[in-house]
Amino acid sequence: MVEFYKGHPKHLLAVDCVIFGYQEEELKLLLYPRGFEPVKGKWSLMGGFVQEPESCEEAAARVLAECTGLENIYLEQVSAFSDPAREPQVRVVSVVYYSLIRIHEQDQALVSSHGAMWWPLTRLPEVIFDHGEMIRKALLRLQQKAGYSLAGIELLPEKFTLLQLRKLYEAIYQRNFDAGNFRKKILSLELLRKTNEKNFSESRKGAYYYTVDSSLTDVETERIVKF
Amino acid sequence: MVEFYKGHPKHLLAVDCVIFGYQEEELKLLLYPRGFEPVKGKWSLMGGFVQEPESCEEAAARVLAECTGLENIYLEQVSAFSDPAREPQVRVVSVVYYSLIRIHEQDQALVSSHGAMWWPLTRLPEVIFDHGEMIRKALLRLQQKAGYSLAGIELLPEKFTLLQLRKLYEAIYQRNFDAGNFRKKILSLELLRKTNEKNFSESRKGAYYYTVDSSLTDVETERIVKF
DNA sequence: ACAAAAGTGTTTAGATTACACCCATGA
DNA sequence: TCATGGGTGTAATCTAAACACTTTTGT
Repeated sequence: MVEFYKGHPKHLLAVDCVIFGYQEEELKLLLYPRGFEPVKGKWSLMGGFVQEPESCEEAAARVLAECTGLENIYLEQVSAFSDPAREPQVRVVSVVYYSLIRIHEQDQALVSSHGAMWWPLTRLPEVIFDHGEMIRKALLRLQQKAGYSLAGIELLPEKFTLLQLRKLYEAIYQRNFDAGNFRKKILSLELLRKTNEKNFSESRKGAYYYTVDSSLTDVETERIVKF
Repeated sequence: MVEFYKGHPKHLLAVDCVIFGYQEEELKLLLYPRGFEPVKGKWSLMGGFVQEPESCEEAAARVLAECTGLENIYLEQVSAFSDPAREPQVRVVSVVYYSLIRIHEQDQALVSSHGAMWWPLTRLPEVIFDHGEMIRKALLRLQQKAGYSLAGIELLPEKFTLLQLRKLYEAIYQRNFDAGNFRKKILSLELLRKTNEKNFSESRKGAYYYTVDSSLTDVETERIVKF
């Protein structure tokens, strides 16, 4: 090792994942019963230690694959949590990510084998350590991001109706939007492409399915949307 | 140590500080010539290793105090950088903060003793490793924050004119604002208190000094401002 | 016929923008 | 008196928000 780097302390480095899903018009979080002491059995974010040859983001993706069976999941760094006293007895610095997954795509058996459960955001159980704060910050970030992009779209199927999109935004922001105004605002962004297919399961009249216009770059999809 | 934590790799953990200042109507960055190999002598953000009993934020505050002589500096976490290859030869995970300081309050002798220099944001030298990316992200964060709060105010003296505030915002956003509209918008937030004192050095007529109304809480100072 | 969502249109209130204009004063 | 910033006012434009209304169709 290079001279200067010697003599500095090394730290346990972890990632914790705030895993968002969307089901039954509710935003949900995937939590796990902690498998070891201390506070074994209490509800916790899914986490893991960062290995020598991987970045935090890679570690988060690995953890997500291990517990949901999904690859290429939308991931966004929230913050590093580094209070020396954030866990009792041992010092672990944790980098928190939030991820958006489609619940119906998860590996059901794998998820249950960990004892994991989806909890509605509005009725979360008590969680360990500073995980409550992590969740709070992650939700804020998701809300911010959804305010100037279609970030939340990763929670919906490929094709979705404007009703489904509005209900998603209502779940993310925990408030209601006027149906007419929402439609006009979203469509004015010209980020969605109308398909020829209709969904008849949620209305008599039937609503067209839309998809994200994939011809647009990320930059373009980040046009300002204020909610 | 608790059983479960054994056997996981430990990492060198550093903080790097993007130090913003404001001088001569320009946003500036404090950079240091790196004092050791590799890339000794090249321009770098000021950084340091996180010690055993301190959080990353405390480490950043310590580093800032060591190199500018200032305590209680405004600090905000930007992101963790953890690509295993971000530094050659050795793996260091770095948590980046940005800070806002009043250049005239710095310990001049201390700063020069490190060989540090203030660089205009628009004319930065080449910097080492991923520090360019760190700077880019930090500026974006500062711009975002200044958009819904008076964040940047920490770069100005206690008392400032609306001209000075506008020039600051122009430096942060790298664009111009209409003088009349800027004044009306800022004052409509009711976050500033007019003093009885006038500054005559920048105009014939003289402009009143303003201060941040300290009776307001942080929450209140974060009223939406869109720029 | 009715309920419920789809989809469109209208009206109002506020905010943003560009820009005109007077004031004060040192050079 | 002229240039410069201080400070105020106004009209044009854009956006958000509230809400009325028509369409469609299974029950």
